[in-house]
Formats: sequence, C-alpha cells, structure tokens
Amino acid sequence: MQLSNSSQYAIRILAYMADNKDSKLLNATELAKTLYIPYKFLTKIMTELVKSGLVVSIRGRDGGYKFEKKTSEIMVSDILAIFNDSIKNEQCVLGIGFCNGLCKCALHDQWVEPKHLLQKMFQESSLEDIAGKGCKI
Amino acid sequence: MQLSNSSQYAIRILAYMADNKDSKLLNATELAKTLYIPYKFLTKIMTELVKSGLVVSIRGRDGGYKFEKKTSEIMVSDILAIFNDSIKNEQCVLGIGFCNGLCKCALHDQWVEPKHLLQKMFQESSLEDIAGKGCKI
DNA sequence: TATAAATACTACTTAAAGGTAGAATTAATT
DNA sequence: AATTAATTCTACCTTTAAGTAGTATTTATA
Ligand code: SF4
Ligand code: SF4
Repeated sequence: MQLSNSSQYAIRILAYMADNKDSKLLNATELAKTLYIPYKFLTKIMTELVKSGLVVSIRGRDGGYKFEKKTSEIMVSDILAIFNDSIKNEQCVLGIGFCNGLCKCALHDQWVEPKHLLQKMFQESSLEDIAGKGCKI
Repeated sequence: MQLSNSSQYAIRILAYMADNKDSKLLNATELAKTLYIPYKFLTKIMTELVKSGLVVSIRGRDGGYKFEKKTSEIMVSDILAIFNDSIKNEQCVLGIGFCNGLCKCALHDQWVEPKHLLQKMFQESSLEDIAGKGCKI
C-alpha cells in the first residue's frame, strides 16, 4: 500500500526543483547528492520526466534540467501517471477488478471514501503547493 | 498504491469463509475454485493464516479450514498485519521514513487524512461486517 | 580542435513478489 | 491394512521492480 520508488523519487525531485526554480538549471549529480537518490536511477527517472514533457533537459557541459511548465500547473497526479501509479476511479481494493454496482466486493463500500481522498490529495496538490513546505529531501 | 496479492487473496478467502461459516469446514480445493485463486498459492496463504492463529486446519481426509476466533473479532487490519501490509502511523508517503515534526516532506500534511481513513477502514472492518455484502468472489 | 561535463541509450544485474511442483504427513473410510 | 483426500513442507521457477554499468551523444570553454 505505497507508491513505487520511482514515483516517490520523482515527487521528491520535482518538489526540490520547484523549491529551487530560481537557479537556472539543476543537474543530476547535484540532485542525486542532495536528495540521496542513486545517481543512475535518478537519471533514468529524469529521462522519463523529460519524455513526458514535465521538464526539459539541456545536454552537454553546464547542462541540466528545468521545468517546461509552471509549477502551479503540474499536479502530483501528473507525476504518478508517468509511472502508472495513478489512483483511478475503477481502482480495485481486492484485486478482482471487473465488479460492477450489482456485484461488489466485501470492502467496496468502505473503499470509496479513502480512495476519493487519495485522488484528491494527488490531483489537487501542485508542485507550487508542496514546494517549500518542510525539509528538502 | 495497492495491497499485495497475498493480502487481497487472504481478505477474499476469509470474507468468503465468514459468509459460509455454517458449513462445518471449507477445503482448499473448493476455496480455490470458488474464488479463482491459484490452488497452490492459496494453500500457501492458508498455512500462514493457520500459523497466525486466525483459522485452524483439520488435516487428512474430510479436512479443511474453519475460524479459530469469532468473525466479529477478526479485523481486516489483523489480516494485513500477517502479510506486512498494515498502514502504520509512521507510514511514509514519500519513502524517506525518518522525518519528524520539524522536518517533514512535501506531502506530509496532505497525507495525514487519507492515511487515517485507510487505517480506519482496515481497523474497524471485521469479517462479520464485510461478509455477505455483495458478490462472493 | 581537444577537453570536460553534462544528458541519453542499451543492456545487464539484483531483490522481491508472485506462483508452481512434488513429496511428506495426516486421518477417515473401506 | 490399503486407499483416498486432505493439509504441510521444501524447494524451485517466473515476473516485475529496483538498481547498476558502460558507452554514446551533446555542448561550453579553453
Ligand atoms: S467491488 Fe471491490 S473487488 Fe470489485 S472492482 Fe470494486 S473494489 Fe475491486
Ligand atoms: S514527513 Fe513525509 S517523507 Fe517524512 S516520514 Fe512523513 S510522510 Fe515520510
């Protein structure tokens, strides 16, 4: 019952970048050191973030990463979507997955509310919202 | 962001057993067929449920499984605990895991409420509560 | 033009979850 | 006592997530 490492790392990376978006570019070496994320794994994640259009990369010496969009326009749910970690309406708590209104599982009714709150948390939190709140890692 | 297969299966198995606790014993073959759970995986799970004291097994011909406790006294959270899938108070949404009140992560504040609802759902749902609600698988 | 420092690509390895196979054990029935 | 049908044990296989290695590519600067 938790997000994948990739999603967790990506949120932390982007939250940190949002926190430091005054500095022109942030590079992978610095991000990995600051955030205690394995360098090679971080670059893999960054490449996915670039491909998905959330950030742009500048290659070559003095290169790095910066945002493509405004941080107020990037929601945490957008990040989760990249790593197939979104909470969808049809997300199933007991793994059956094809139930309808007539035939629902033992926990269906209890699941509705927390599922909705999770969705809300991810869909309504922008990077601007969560940047600068608390610690940096 | 979902329970492990083992937890999901275990909840479905026990909810079904609670639903059919009038029948003396339920055996693995029948449970596997009815619930569409791989037989060998199901027996592995059942053995863990026996060891943890939630159900008792009768071995040999005409054997099977039945509850050790009342279904009103078995909470879904008890099942999750067996498979290390509980939602703990200190459960971390961004995977850092050692933050305190002073230094908290970007999503800490937003996480409190849904986490609490998840805990509530699992801690306050007994097998009696969820049995007989909806479909059988 | 050579060098250095950065991202991107391809491929591999490791660890954990999910699942399977087969034999051993148990106990009721014939 | 033999058979049958059940659980349990040990060991293995498969798939996916997580992480690593090495090379290629790009670009600023001396
Ligand atoms: S009713 Fe339960 S098992 Fe069925 S799709 Fe909904 S959450 Fe999943
Ligand atoms: S503050 Fe955030 S990152 Fe830190 S332990 Fe709590 S949930 Fe995890």
